[in-house]
Amino acid sequence: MPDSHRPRRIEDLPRLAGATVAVRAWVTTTRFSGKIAFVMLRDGTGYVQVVVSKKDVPDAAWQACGTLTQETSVEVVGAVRADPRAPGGGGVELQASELRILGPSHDFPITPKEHGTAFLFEHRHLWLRSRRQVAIARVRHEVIQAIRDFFYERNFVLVDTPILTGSIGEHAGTLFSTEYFDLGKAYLAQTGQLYVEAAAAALGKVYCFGPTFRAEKSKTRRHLTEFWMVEPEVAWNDSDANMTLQEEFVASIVARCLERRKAELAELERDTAPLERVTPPFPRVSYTEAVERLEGLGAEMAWGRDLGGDEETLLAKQFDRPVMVYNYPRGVKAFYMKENQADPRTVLNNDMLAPEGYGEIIGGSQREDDYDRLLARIREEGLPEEAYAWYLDLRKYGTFVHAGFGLGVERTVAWICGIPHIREAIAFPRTLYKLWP
RNA sequence: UGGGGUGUAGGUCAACUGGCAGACCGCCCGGCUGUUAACCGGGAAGUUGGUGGUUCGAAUCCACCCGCCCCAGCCA
Repeated sequence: MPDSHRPRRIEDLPRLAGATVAVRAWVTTTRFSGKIAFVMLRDGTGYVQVVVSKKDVPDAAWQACGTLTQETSVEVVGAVRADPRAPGGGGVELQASELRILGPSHDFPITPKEHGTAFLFEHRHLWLRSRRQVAIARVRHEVIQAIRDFFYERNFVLVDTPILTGSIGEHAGTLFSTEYFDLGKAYLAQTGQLYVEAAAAALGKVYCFGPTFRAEKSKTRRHLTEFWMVEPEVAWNDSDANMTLQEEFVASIVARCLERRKAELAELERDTAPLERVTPPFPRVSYTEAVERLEGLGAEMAWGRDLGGDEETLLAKQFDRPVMVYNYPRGVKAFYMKENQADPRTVLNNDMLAPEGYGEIIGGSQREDDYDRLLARIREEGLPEEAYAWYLDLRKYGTFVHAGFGLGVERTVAWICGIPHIREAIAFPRTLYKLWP
């Protein structure tokens, strides 16, 4: 095969105008007009229209062209030509000189018209090929790369925490379990936080990033049973420094997507104006202030109760960028959060609420670093003391002020993309009723 | 774990008070040398989620079962 016929990616075609190239790709749509055919191709890197004129191609190629259906895979050889009539991006199209079917495709289930979400998720493995899903996947990829770059540039060390574990993060009722040889039950991790605290004493600034599992029977647009979470943990950071890290972190992720995924956000018809405003500092509201504000807005509040979804949305609507709510009542938060010396009814934690009704994307806190107080909290919650022996050790051998948080990747992607349901933010979502494909 | 919905052609949906199973899109065949959700002509396509019941007659009414969706709670 001559060099000019080396297969090219569609994304490279705009700068190859005038050249003759080969492209391997999938057919999305075809239109015929007698002796001329228009075939739209996609290869994951972009879209290009192929123009096939009967007089310009061998008979076999013209006949093959007549049998093209949605998602047929083909190899096309043709001249790259700039043409104002070319649809899609790039401004170029291919004038075919040869066309060959590589893999036929009959009755592709997902047609260019309307479908319900149930049907689409039954065919998730094929739905991934659609323009919209490709755009979401690329934004997700950018979010993840932005996360890794943010921590790399700040000299954080990535520490991978175990997915199978014998100890327990928060509430035993929400864990998936499996048999683990002769050692009894193992649990799928629902957080890497406890481990990353140990690593912070070794490395100073660390984070873990992996899948996490919650056996909650949640059925909302904001929940998955398996999702990805990034959890930084920093030695010597207090709750205040923790919040500053969070706002810089989230702002950098959003800025990165705006800078490098404009085309994808446009494909998703995302209004980017609200995203442009996501710059530090973010508003910070104490839980107690939040309760007062919500009462002023007509909500029925009682100090000591957690904020519900509606209340979070109502509160988030008061601001034009993510808002951080800090120092919640002790009773509604986890045992490892540090008691607030200034008001012992509360703990030194915070949530970050995304704008536009997307809700909680971050939960974080300063950790209890006092051995006796942590032990008392473990007992108070009725947790198995022996399972937390190693965790208590961290307070026994040179205890240290430290804080960290967890950011939900799918919630963040859903917010940045402006998609209504979190399950589109991951290739193969796992929910209460969806274990396949 | 509660509350509310929904299930009819491959898809999205219609079908009056219980009275012949329909439309559009897609698909298949034919036509058209610049289509952009193309257009024009023709065609195929159904155990109305399942089981039982009421009735002369059930997509429609009743009971049970199954699948799915939305909301709340839990949280990222």
